[in-house]
Amino acid sequence: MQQEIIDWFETEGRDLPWRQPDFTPWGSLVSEFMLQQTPVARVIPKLDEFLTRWPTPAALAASPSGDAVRAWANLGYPRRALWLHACAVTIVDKFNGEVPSNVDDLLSLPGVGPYTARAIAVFAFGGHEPVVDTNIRRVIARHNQGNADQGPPSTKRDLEVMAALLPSPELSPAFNAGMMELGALICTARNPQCEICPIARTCAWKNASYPEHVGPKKTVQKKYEGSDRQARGAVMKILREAHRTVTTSELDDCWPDKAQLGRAISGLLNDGLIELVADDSYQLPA
DNA sequence: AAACCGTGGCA
DNA sequence: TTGCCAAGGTT
Repeated sequence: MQQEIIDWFETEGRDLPWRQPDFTPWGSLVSEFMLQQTPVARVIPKLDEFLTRWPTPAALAASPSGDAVRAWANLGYPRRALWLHACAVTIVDKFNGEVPSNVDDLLSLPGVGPYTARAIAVFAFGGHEPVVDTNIRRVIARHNQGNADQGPPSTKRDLEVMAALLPSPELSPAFNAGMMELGALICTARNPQCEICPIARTCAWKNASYPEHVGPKKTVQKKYEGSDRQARGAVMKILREAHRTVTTSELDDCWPDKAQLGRAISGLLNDGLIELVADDSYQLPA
C-alpha cells in the first residue's frame, strides 16, 4: 500500500502553495492553522495575504493580535488567529524566532494539537511521525478496517494505527501527504472515486462490497442558524469591519435576541477576542 | 468524553 | 431547504 500511495501522490498530488520547495516552516504553521476545519479553496487567497503582510513570526509578533483577527476575516473560528499570534510571540521569545521542529516543542504552542504538531514536524522539517487528520482516518477506516466511515476520533489509537503503516523515514513525508491527498481527492466522504483509486485492489471496504458503517458514529454538529456561535460571528463581523471602537448600542442592532447577544459578548471578552475600552464600547484586542 | 467554537459550499 | 462536511483544538 505505501508505495502505491507515494507513487500516486507524486503524479496526482496538487501543487498547493504549502508544497512549494521554498515554502518556510512559518508558512507551514500559518497554513496548518488556517486549514483547521476550513476548506483548502478558502484558505489559499487568505494565506497569501497573511504571509505577504507577516512573512516571519517576528513580523506578526510585532503587530497587535487584533490585526491578526481582522486579517483572519471570515475564515471562521477566530480564536485560531489569536492563538497563531500567541504562537508568534512564543516563537520569538522562546525559540529565537524560528519555528521549532520537534513534536514536543510544537505541542507547547497554543492552538497546536496532535495533528498540527506532527504535520509541521513532517511536512516542514521532513520528520518521521504519524500524521492523523480526518482524511487519513477515513482512508484507514475503509482500506484497512473495512468500515464505511472513520467514526469519532481517538488520538492515541489513531496515532498508533498510522505509526504502524509508516514506511522508512525518508518516505514518511510523501506517504503522510499522499494519504491525506487520497482522502481529499479520491476516498472522499461522499461519492468516493474507487474506479481511479490507487489502492482499490487491497481495499477491505470495497472488497466487502461497501457494507454500512459499523460502530460509533461521529457526533453531529449542532445547528448553526440561530446558535450562540452565529451570534458571536455577528459581533466579530461588526468589530472587524469597524476599524474603531463600537458601542453596546451599535452591537444591539446585529442580533435580535438580547440575552444571546449578552452571552456572545461576555464569551468573546472571556476568550480575549474583544476588549472593553470604556464602560460601554469594545474593540479588537490591541 | 462530548460539547463548544465560524463560515460557506454542495447535494 | 436542510444536513453534511471541511488538513482540529480546547475544556
